[in-house]
Amino acid sequence: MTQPSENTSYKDIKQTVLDRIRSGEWRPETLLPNEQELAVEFSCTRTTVNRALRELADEGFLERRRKAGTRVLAAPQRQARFTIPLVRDEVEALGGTYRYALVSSETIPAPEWLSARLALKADPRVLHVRCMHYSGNTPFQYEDRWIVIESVPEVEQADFTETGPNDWLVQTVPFTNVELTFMASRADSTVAGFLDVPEGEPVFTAERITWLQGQPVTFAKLYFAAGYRMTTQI
Amino acid sequence: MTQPSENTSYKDIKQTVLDRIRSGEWRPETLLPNEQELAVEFSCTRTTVNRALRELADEGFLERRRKAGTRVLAAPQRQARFTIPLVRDEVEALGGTYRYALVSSETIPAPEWLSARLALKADPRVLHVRCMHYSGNTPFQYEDRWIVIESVPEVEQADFTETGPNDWLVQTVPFTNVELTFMASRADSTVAGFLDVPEGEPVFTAERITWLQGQPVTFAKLYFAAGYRMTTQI
DNA sequence: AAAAACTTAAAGTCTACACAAAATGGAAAC
DNA sequence: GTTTCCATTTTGTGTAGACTTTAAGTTTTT
Repeated sequence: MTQPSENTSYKDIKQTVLDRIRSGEWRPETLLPNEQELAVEFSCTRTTVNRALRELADEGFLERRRKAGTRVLAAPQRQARFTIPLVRDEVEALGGTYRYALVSSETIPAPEWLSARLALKADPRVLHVRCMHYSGNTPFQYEDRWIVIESVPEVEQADFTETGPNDWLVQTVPFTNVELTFMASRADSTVAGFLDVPEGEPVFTAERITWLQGQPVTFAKLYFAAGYRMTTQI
Repeated sequence: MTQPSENTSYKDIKQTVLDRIRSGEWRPETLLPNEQELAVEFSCTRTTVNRALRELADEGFLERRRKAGTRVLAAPQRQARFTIPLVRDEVEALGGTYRYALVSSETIPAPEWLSARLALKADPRVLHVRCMHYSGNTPFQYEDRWIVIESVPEVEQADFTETGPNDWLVQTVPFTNVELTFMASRADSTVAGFLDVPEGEPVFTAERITWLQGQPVTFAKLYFAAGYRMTTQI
């Protein structure tokens, strides 16, 4: 239907392919022409077509299999990308003034549930840090964090009175694997107190487990202020 | 430090670069050698190095600027990718048997809040559909959805007694833009009834607004069963 | 100084071609 | 009929080289 005529760049091809999917010309399950044919149609090399289709597949629009070809995916395979911001950036992006406060910091043996959760052998010592993040004078996030001392020995010398453990970890531990979980939880008396909401209030909560090369580094539970919404465009 | 010697593939290069970031050899802010130099080091072409670094930049590890070069990003820029599954797939992945039930379906003028939310002009008619998704006999998700009839006229003929509106929309509307929001909300009496939880219980909730070429198509509010957790690895 | 103009380094993209790897669909063997 | 095997198609990835675009730095001009 559409006559592309002079589209050379891989971006043009991506756009045209997306347009054809949008317009319904290529519906889900449709098998696309192969790269060679598209290269002729767009008068460019197969390399360029390949890049366009590869990226569209990465973005979840197409499915590609050798020999089987490229087909349009039914929409729901699509992925949401959330950028996980630093609390400070998030507060400032919302127009607030970021403020940090340490609540407590103590070294303890890892509680049983934590050992289970992080698959810790024996019960190593952990640093339990609790702190608050404010937007102006409004509570924004209550952070309850455990750091495995064995994995980051330097943490015993760290000072969390001025900057939060997350900032410190980001600086100190260069690269990590992360498991991130979101849920709705009920504010217990502690959380309710810190976030200044009634006890029992629903609280958007994130759990974040971080590993460094397979070694568990830290478990953080982040309780967001009432009304927090996490939004993304797909 | 590391001597790669025979790494030709772009995947090997990605891996090596990640290893160097992990090991701390290349810390945040470090300027990497330019593509030409890396090509020599890895004894491959610049094209291959380019692909490796480009992908690492896409994935949020590196920042690239023409003339300025490539540098390691401080960790937190990283992105979480969630694959948003169809309810049925999600239930089945958890080992349950998916069951669907229509609760109600009626055509009404768009309520004020919905018009505002979707930026609807005038107050067009909308189809208000409520339905339940079960895992076996356990409530899994309560769905409260509004579909703008003007945008998808065929919806008036659709039958939602057997399959849910989401399945129907995915089949019918080929391509969409989506805004997805997650939050913790409090179960009101309706939601509590359907999900079989006490009133006031925290409920993990998603709002999903879908557009087709700028035209609002549907607003869905999805209430998940108690204890629902959304998890991803980064 | 400050602003404008120029140079040039680095990434961005394309061409053209080659060979590799996967997996489908059919042919052959059972 | 069923299974095994194989040819062929299609995507995946690499090489080599060219030209383009951006923007950092430098120099020149105001």
